[in-house]
Parts: sequence; structure tokens; C-alpha cells
Amino acid sequence: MILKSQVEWALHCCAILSSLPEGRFLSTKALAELHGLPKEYLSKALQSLSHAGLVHTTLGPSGGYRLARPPEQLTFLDVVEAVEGEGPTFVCQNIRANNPCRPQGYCESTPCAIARTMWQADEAWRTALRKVTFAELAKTLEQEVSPQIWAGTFEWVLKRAG
Amino acid sequence: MILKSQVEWALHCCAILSSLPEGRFLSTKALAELHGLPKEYLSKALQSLSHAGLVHTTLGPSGGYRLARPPEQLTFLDVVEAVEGEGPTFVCQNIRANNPCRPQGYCESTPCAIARTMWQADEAWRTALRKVTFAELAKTLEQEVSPQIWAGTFEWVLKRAG
DNA sequence: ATATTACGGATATTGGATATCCCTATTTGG
DNA sequence: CCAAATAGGGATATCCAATATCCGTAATAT
Repeated sequence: MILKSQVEWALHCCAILSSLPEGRFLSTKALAELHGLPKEYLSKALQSLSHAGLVHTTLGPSGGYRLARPPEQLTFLDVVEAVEGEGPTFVCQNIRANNPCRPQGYCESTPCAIARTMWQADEAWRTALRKVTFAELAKTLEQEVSPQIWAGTFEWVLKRAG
Repeated sequence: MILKSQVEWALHCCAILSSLPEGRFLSTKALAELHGLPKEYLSKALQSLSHAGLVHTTLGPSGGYRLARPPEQLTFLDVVEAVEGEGPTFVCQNIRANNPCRPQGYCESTPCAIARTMWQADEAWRTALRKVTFAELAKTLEQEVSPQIWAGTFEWVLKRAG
């Protein structure tokens, strides 16, 4: 079980969009160049973000993407679920129903205990992702990334932002 | 990102093996019939458990599988990792290295902050799975499963256990 | 001895992830 | 008003892991 690479792409794109000045937009082309990704395919990931309402878009030259909310209100979970979907990572096929020892047409009152445990772990994963916002990420990045690269990237982005 | 169905199969098989009397073995054939699963393919999942040292096996008629440890010491995480592997669910491709603004050959001191967050969530997931043992599962099942089916299944299993 | 079992290798088959291409509607900038 | 650039979406191709089956081998119980 490995997350799609689009998840990583979307997270990095949102990190960049978090530092974008209010009201400006950054295009797929710029985001693809900045991360060295295939533009057309990255576009699908960004469309997922758009469809989930996490970003706003505009058309035309100087068009592109910006966050739909302040970074304080955008969590890792939002982005992960936008790309991967909101469904549980464990799908219960209810194979207990195949038990030859049970009466025909017998129906369970509760979901399988095994599935419940897997879903609890799934929820723990989501809770951890829900706790981290892109505001916090920006703070961390500002501390960790070399000031030179940080400033250079910011300038690079601003030059291309519509 | 969805877990393999083999994970579900392996968990249910371990649940059955947990209730198996000391020293007895249950075959792939019996486990496949009990859960309505393809015998040959289920065999691969059981081999994963064997390879991870979670179960012991014997050959010949009346051969099969038994747990290698008491259910108190076998966790969901053990089984999930035996089947899914121990690698992280998020793979960092380090796409920040593609940033055109960085100097040639620049090398990061720390892993990407985005990857670290994803790995922390991954660890939260594993921690939740590590907390639940098959002894606890057996307790839950004994409370929830209809006594008639529970007893019938136990008898069914004993009749086939070598 | 025979039947049964775990095990491992080989080999399809399937479906999702990855990736590209092209057309359309829209909007900016000249 | 016009040309260029953009998001969006559909169609398609490719790749790989998950799923599934088959068979040969060694070991073992009866």
C-alpha cells in the first residue's frame, strides 16, 4: 500500500501556494517547472484540488491556482483526501459471511471486529494528518530551507505569478 | 491507496489460529473453505506469515499452520507488515531537488518536512495497529459472535485440525 | 506406499497509477 | 477586437502491482 506520487506533488504545490501573496495565481506550467514534474499529469492532481474546493482558479494568461482558504485552515488531510479519495484504506469484504457454519441468510448486527480495528488505525492516520496545517509547514520550511534558496524561489514564483 | 485483500485474509486466518488448541495445525484448505477464499492464492498470504515467523508449519496430512507465539504477543501490525511489507506508505521522491533555483549539486541536511509529516502519520497508523493483539480480538469476537456460530465454527475447525 | 501438505517458481489476467495528447471555453494583454 | 495563454475534461496508451492459477518438489502422516 503506497500513496500515489500525486499526493506528494499536491502537497508541494500547496506549500508553494501558501506563500503566494493574496489574490495572485500560479499556473500549472510554473508549478510543474518548479518541481520538475510532467505538466499535463500534474494538472490532474491540481484539478483534484480544485474539485475538492481547496483551490480557486482563473483562466487566461496570468491565470492559475491560489488557495481557497488561509493556510491556517488547510490541513495535510485535506490535500491527501482530495487526491487519494476519502474512502478507508481497509476495505472489508465481510468474508466471515462465507463461513459454512452459519445459517443461510444470517445477518450481522455489527461490522466485523477486524474491520473496526483497521478503521480505527485508519482514523489515527487521518487524525495525525488533520493536525498539521500548511501554516505550520510554512513555518518549518522557513526555518529549515537555506535562506538563499528560499528567497530565490520566492522571487522565481513572484515573477511567474499572475 | 487500499490495502491488499490478502491483509484481510491473513487477519481472519490468524484470528482462527488464535483459538486453535496448543500444538494443533490447520491447513490452507480448511482456512480457505472456512473463509470462502481461493486456496492457492490464500496460500501465498500464509507463506508471508510463515516467512515473517508469525506461524509455524508442518507438512504431510494433518499438516498446516499454527501461531508461532501466544495471541497476547501477536499484534495486528505484525500481520499487516508481514503481508504489506514494512516500508512506509509515503515514498518521498525528493522533488524539491528539482527546484531550478537551487545551486547545482546542493545537498539537503534534513529530510523533506512534507515527508516527515507523512511519515509521522504513518507511524500513528502503525502505533494504533501495534496496540491491538489477537488475544483482545478473540475476547471481542467471543462477546460479539453468535454463540451458536462460535461453537459450530470451533467444532468445524477442530474436526479438520491436525 | 499412498495421499496430503507447505513451499516456491512460472505464468496469465486484471485494474489502477502514470503519462500524453487534443479539443473547448474562458480570459488576459496588446 | 484579436491572439496567446490558461484550466478543464475526454480519450488513449503504457506500465506495474495485485490477483489468481497451475505445477513440480520435498516432507510427513497413516
